[in-house]
Amino acid sequence: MELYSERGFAQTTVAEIAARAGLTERTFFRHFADKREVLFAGARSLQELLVSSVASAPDSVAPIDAIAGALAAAGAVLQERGEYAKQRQAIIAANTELQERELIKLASLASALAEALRERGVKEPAASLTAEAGIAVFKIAFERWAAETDKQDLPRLIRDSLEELRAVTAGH
Amino acid sequence: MELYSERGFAQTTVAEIAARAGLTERTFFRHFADKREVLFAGARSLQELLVSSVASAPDSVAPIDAIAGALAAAGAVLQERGEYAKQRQAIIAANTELQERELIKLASLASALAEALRERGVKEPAASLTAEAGIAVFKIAFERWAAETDKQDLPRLIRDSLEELRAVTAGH
DNA sequence: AGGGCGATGTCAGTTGCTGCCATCACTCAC
DNA sequence: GTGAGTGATGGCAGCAACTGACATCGCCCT
Repeated sequence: MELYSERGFAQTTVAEIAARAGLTERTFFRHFADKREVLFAGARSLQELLVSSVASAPDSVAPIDAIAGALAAAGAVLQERGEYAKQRQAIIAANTELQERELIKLASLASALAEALRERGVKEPAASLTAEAGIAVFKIAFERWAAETDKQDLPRLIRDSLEELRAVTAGH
Repeated sequence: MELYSERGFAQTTVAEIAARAGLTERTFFRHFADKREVLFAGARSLQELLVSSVASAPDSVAPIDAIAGALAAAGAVLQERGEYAKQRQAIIAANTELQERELIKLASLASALAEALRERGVKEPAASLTAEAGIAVFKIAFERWAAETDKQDLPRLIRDSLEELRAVTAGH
């Protein structure tokens, strides 16, 4: 992260990263599948949080609200690491390859959420659509949160965005 | 496409592609930014179709329906090239890097659609949310269409998926 | 003491991609 | 028609991201 922030992702070489960490380039690739993956190491724990949050929601909660609750919980976690999350986002925003990686991580999250919904008995077109819609809401809320300098509440932004989506899909 | 289908994307070298095309490797990279971009050469024209479709919708049409109409039109075009579109999709589905590229192309489409909505006077959280929701609907409809062996109507699938999204966001 | 075992180092090799310069065909003004 | 541009291509050298194979080292366990 230091190197990526200082001179940019593309201008940072794996050899430099390894050197600063006191390791070999070869060792770097044993810990991270590729150069980008460094910034997404925490994705798995976030996914587990989301999935378990959906799974533990009461049966009475509608699918979309189970997703919204999980996303709000994840948002709260990200907000705690506010400084780090925003710096990370700035790095990603500055590089196309990193954006690609982030998008596929989000798609993977959507798949996991859809699977969690299926285990709640949600049928198939609905499960994927709900999950994808949730991720879309999260993306936009997170963008706004990361862009704003004043401290907005991320879970609140997420819930507001979902309301906006409801209004918008209803045909306005 | 021939080479990617025969031996897979990762196992195909740019030198091989260039050789089959009767060109030099160097020349290949003058036509395509990288090895993946070959499969996404048509993305620009699709984006233009979508944007102009949204722009030309009557003012009385709700934003979400303008998006849905554009997506259905794009779906009709893809359906004409059914054979090609499905083969292409199979190649992409078999390789992670290609999925990343596809996702960022879809994100770019969403941005363009959001911009088109803004020009119709839609305000900002709504424009992006509508566009992203539309892309989500399109993604899922297209997946189903490409997976099914029997001939389903893609524009129809898109509209049905939107209805499903409406039901699902409403809280069911 | 010795025998696994996991993490690391070393090295060579492939491949994607880029910069630089030369060549060649083609056009267009003069 | 001649020469100056212009655009597409080839050739070449080089960097950096990865990968595979093998050696080494520290550590635990018997």
